[in-house]
Amino acid sequence: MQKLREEIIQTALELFDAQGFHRVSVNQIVKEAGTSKGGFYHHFQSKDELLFVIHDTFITYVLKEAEAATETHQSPVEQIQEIIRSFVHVFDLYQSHITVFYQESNYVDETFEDEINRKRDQFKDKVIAVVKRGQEEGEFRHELPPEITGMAILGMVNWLNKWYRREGSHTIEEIAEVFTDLVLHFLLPGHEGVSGVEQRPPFFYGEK
Amino acid sequence: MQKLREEIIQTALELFDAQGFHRVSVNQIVKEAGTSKGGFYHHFQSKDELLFVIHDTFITYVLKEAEAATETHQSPVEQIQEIIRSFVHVFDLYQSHITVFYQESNYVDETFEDEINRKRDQFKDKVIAVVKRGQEEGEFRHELPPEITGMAILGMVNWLNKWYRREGSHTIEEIAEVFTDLVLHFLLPGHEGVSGVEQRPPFFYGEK
DNA sequence: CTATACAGACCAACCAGTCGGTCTTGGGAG
DNA sequence: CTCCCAAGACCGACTGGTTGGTCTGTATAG
Repeated sequence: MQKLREEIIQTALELFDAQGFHRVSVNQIVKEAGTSKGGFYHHFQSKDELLFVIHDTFITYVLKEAEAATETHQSPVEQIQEIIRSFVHVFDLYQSHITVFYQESNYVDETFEDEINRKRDQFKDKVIAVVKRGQEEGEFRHELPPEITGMAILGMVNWLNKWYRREGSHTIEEIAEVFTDLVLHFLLPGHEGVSGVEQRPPFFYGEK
Repeated sequence: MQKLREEIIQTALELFDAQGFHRVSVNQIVKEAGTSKGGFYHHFQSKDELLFVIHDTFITYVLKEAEAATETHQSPVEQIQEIIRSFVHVFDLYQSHITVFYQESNYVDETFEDEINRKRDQFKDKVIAVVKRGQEEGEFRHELPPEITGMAILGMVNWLNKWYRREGSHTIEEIAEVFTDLVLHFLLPGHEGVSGVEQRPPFFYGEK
């Protein structure tokens, strides 16, 4: 029976979301979930494993979405649009997971750390790869360093977890629209004028 | 004498940075700092107050920098450039403060919460205000919602705390350059072509 | 009948904070 | 310049409470 397991995860999610992992005790969780210490430790090795499971469900989902986005779309422009769109929407779907994920990721036990980091890096690399490919195919501005640009995109979206609230004055769709607009504005060359000749000489960041 | 107080803060900073606030005990701090419980509680009301002090030093500095930036520069373009530049550099100067700030901000005691949030909001509002003013003066694209745009900028920079390392392959100056470039690219209108007539009809996000 | 699912009393470890006491310092009286 | 003493600086053994986790035992399903 996996029913209690799910119940525990849901309860823990709500409690962690509201009070933070460290302020919630196992006793609190089992009481709220209507079970006991025995029930808890029958399904989880430790409180740390529970934290890991929460992290893993979330990051696995995000990664799968990103993979789907790059498979169903061909051009880098469409791919980055779709990645941002689906990623932004995650912040509406997985509110509690997100809070816990961003708040407590540094406290994930060493035992599980690697798996989480692996998936997180895969996601990061995917974004950077799309930027790179866009540059190679001549669609994106070639003078941008892909890593910094990729991390800028990730930061922009990731930061949502600090300010986006479902009851807030901006819908998730609106935010997704603006974000893709912003990103495409700095990725696509837009200053070449009519002649096709660049108004500024090619410029590479970090030149000495 | 404030020497021990400073010593405690520095030691705590290093320990919190490496292990996280919740994994470091007061005993560890005082042992490492070469003092005692008595010494600690002579200078701080509680472990929570120490966390507050760390937060406050950092956010106060950032806020002061942003205020200086808007005072010494006139045009919104220069202001946003300077805010980003100085803010990005903070991530090089205050590494440990930053880690602790972003990792543990949710655990700051209620007593001190308000003060931190007040300053954090002031900073946020300052960025949004610059965007708004830039739009009013006709320099920035008027179809962007200032809040979302401002938060995008903040997220981009704030996310640095997750990936920027002094030993990394990008210098802080390079990152600052790229970030200001990205931001100006999505803030400034760049698609009007030569005639001055917009190629796309004006478009407002969130239109029903 | 047996293996899985769950119950809950129990424990050892730890931790933030206290408190009575000692040391140091600096300034005023002689 | 010296003595004194008070107040601030610091010490460290101690405590009350909490926490994650264990263990023995029971119920239930197949």
